[in-house]
Amino acid sequence: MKIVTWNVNSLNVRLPHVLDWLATNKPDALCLQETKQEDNKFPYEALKEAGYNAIHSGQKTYNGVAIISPHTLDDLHMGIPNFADEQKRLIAATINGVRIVCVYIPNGQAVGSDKYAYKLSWLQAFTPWLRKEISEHSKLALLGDYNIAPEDIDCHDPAAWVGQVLVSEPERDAFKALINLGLEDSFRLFEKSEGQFSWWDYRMAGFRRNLGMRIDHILITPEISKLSTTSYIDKTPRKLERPSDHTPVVLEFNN
DNA sequence: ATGGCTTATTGTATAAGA
Repeated sequence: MKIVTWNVNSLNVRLPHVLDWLATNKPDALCLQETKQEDNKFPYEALKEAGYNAIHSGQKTYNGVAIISPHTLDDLHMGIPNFADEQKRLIAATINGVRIVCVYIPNGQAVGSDKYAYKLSWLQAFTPWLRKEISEHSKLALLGDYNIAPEDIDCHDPAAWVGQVLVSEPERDAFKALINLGLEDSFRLFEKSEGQFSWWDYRMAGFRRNLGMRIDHILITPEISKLSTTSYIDKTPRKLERPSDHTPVVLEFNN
């Protein structure tokens, strides 16, 4: 089974890239973030013609998450229960017995800002819900744009970023709290080196100079970990005309 | 030098991303 996370930064703009990527890579589950469109604009038809089912939870301008799969999507879930939130950041479904949870964790803007407080409170509410999901699904994968670089090697210049948003201690503690639910950072099961990033700023020729961050992740339960065969970041779409600033992160396992 | 680019908005400058 091949599962993928990709923040597309507007599906309206990026649909051609997504369709090309699907045709070439044939994933079993593709999780998207920042679709930036309401559900009635979501391209269900174009995906169906390409052989894919999809579920979407979106809104105008901001946020929006989707799961795309050639298989049946069961037991759909959207949003964090008992957490009042207008922002569309969580969607989940079961595919071939694997619980697929797709998240767009808040960016946080700047340490100390209202958006930063929202990010931490979102994670505070999300984590116990995920604990319950894990207790009900031994095969679970949490895919998405976490907006957290968990270790210094996941940042192109850790010295310059000390204490900043995406790497601050409370954010990394929240990431560790997810790990402490029994999850593993699947990419690091296979790739230990530095300089491995999933996002590069559009400015400053960030991609060409590899000034990036690894903030898109696939955390998995041990039941998936022991079946995993490879994980990699596919930089191909980042090299296209008008790319998203993020690029797909892939995990493959025997299921 | 705290910018640089890209997206969306009943736009023509602003907000947000990370």
